[in-house]
Amino acid sequence: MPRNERRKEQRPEEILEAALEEFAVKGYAAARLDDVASRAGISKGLVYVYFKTKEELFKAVIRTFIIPRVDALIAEVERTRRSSEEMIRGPLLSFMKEFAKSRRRIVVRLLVAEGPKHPDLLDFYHREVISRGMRLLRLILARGVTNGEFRPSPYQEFPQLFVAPMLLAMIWQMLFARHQALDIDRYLDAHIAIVLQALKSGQAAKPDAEQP
Amino acid sequence: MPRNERRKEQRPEEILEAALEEFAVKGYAAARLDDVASRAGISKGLVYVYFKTKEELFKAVIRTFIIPRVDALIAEVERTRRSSEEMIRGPLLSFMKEFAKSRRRIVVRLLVAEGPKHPDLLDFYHREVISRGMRLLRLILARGVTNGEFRPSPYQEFPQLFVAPMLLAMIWQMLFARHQALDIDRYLDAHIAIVLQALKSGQAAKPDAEQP
Amino acid sequence: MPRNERRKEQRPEEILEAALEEFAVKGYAAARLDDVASRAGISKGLVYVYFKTKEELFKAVIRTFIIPRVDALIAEVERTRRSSEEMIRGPLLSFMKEFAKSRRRIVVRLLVAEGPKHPDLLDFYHREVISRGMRLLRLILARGVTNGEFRPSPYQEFPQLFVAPMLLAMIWQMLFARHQALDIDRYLDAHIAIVLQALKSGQAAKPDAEQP
Amino acid sequence: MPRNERRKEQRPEEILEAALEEFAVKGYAAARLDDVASRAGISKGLVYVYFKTKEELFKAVIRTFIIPRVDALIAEVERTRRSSEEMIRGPLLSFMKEFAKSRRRIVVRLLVAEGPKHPDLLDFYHREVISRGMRLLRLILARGVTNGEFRPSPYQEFPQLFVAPMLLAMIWQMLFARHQALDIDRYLDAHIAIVLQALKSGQAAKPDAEQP
DNA sequence: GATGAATGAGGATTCATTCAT
DNA sequence: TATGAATGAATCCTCATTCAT
Repeated sequence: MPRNERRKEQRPEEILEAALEEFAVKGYAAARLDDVASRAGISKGLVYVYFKTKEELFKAVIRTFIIPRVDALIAEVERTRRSSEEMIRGPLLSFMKEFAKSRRRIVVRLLVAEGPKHPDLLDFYHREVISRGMRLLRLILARGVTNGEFRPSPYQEFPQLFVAPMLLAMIWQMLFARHQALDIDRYLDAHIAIVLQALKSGQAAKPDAEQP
Repeated sequence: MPRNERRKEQRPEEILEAALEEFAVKGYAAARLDDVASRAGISKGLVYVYFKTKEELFKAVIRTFIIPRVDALIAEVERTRRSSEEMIRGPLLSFMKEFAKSRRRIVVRLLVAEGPKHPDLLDFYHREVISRGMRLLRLILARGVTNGEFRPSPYQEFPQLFVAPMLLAMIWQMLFARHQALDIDRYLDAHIAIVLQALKSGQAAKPDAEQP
Repeated sequence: MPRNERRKEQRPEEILEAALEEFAVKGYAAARLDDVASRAGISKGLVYVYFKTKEELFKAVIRTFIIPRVDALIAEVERTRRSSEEMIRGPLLSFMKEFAKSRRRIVVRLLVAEGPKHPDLLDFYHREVISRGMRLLRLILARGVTNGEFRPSPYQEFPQLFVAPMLLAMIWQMLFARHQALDIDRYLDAHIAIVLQALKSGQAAKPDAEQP
Repeated sequence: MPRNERRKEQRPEEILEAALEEFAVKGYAAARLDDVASRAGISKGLVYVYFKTKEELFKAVIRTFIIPRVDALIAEVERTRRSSEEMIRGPLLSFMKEFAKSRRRIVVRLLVAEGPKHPDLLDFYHREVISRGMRLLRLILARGVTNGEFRPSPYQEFPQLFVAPMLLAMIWQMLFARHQALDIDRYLDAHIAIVLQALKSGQAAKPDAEQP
């Protein structure tokens, strides 16, 4: 395989990496393709060989960096045979910690910023990440209930409550790390402790119920 | 007071309203001052009489819409003499519900999107909103502990856990309402139920401790 | 005469003064009527009561500040009965020294800068200043020859040679005073000495003639 | 070398030529980059590839057109071995005639008009043109004195007297050619005749001295 | 006479995109 | 495949001018 061919295969990846950095720093509109190109060590024209427009490139960035990690999480959860609590304390917590600290969290910021102008991106993201993630969470919780590990809880109806602290952590670090850094590991540990307590005592599931 | 004078006083407000809408729909970079002006029913040039640059206008938007509501919340909490639980179930929950559904939640999206390019905005927002909000939360929690209402909990160290679901709800509605609307009232009720259970049982405070 | 009326009469003058300063500092295009107005201590709108457009104001500036001084010079020369040499050593040299150092020299810069875009200004200036000045010079020189004071000289055909050093001095001071100030008095004294020598020896009149 | 490359090298020159014409006709502020571009036969955007801003372009114009001619003059004077009088009657007079009639005289007008707003341009011009020109003149005059060709004269202290007529001629032609054209050749011949007479008789050097 | 709010034409500048080489 | 010169649409911003008060 000649060198050119090899480059040809690596190019898109290199460009996406460069684009991620540029979009991260400047935002979609302010990022310049010229800068993406220099960062990737190529000429502006070559970007257009691989991505038809700036918008396409942006969408590719959004699509590329999260999916594999979500796939891996799902695969891991499906592969292993452990109690639901172990799933939560293990792969899920790790995923949340890792994602909240990873460079890829930028994608979340970009999505928040630009999503409303790119409905197809939102469709894609909801389909490929959000609903699959929620399905996974519901599955684990439901299994936990079936197992007798957990009681029914609002987390089943609102899995968003489970991930909200991760979302906040990401945004916090991107905006306010400078003012007041968040110790993400301890923060998420605390969150998971609360979650598990709620799942196991189960009383929280009935907001209107009397507290004994 | 001649009509002109009266207008002069109302203009900034009207322009800020129009700008909020435009920034909300298009984002900072893609919003056109021309459109802000038409939306406000004035000419392009007049915007510049009140706001020196597009950036100034943007910053004013960010500064204007949240502060009064936070002030009101703090005032309300300080004014009333109720138990900490009542504070949480009352003013705090109302605030969260209202903010998550309000048009002003757009400001959060704008801040996430553009914050990193405007450090002074982040400084301002952290100073005027974030740290005041966190102080308020810590105060209520600490009082609750002093009262004997609550046990010590991770919420004292990480008040972010308290507001994370509100943040997620806002973002969710702005991005995915179309795909799967979130029933914010029930969702936040469920959150608060979990929080209060954790505050009252107190066990969640020790993530590493054995659960009996 | 009520105060308003008095103001009415002084306004144009005050505005012209302010405009001269602004045009001097910024040039025609970059001078802002707003600044002219504030400098004159009035509102922008009022400028338009006295001067129909910015261009009219500019032309009025050009017309206003030089003419009276030229008139005075001519009157002085015509009034007094002195030898031509005394005229030159006296009123003419004084005029050149004074003008070269005066604030009004700015008008020359403005004329050089903007003249070509305002042909009527050039017509006016040529008619009212240039040709009258040249006529005056030629008169003095011719009288000197008639008197026997002077021999015929190129200054009669080219009175520009007489004033060129004044022009250079003005421009020099406006551009290069900071780098290397010119001692205008001594410089013009030297010039006049050369002129008078040439006028009196007269040989310079014939550039092609042998120098004895 | 592909056609594009060749263009790349010629472009700046072509743009500068076009800009000189536009600035000459309109002045700095009123010249439109769009017109510069059309005049150069290119698109507006391309001007910005070669010159960062309008101001940079302007400065480049000022810097470009005079220096080479001054360099050539200095080189010529230094190269040739002739008497000082021959220098003056030859290269210097030619330079003055040529410059006063050349299209490049526009640069002087632009400098007078815009100089005060661009101090770095004035620095540049003073350094590269004015002081080098004055040094050259002083050198020639001093040599002439050393040779016994000339007597000491005010031209040594004030070389400006030597060039003033050229400056006037340029400005005259740019402003008043239409009203009354100046025969520059004869005018400068006459000037040089006066200068040489003064240099050779030397009496003019002492303005205060008795005239015999 | 005097103010200053309001207008909108005009022009500098940027940058995604194209295409000849 | 790869380059980078060239284009021109898009938009911020300025400021002369108008006019209701």
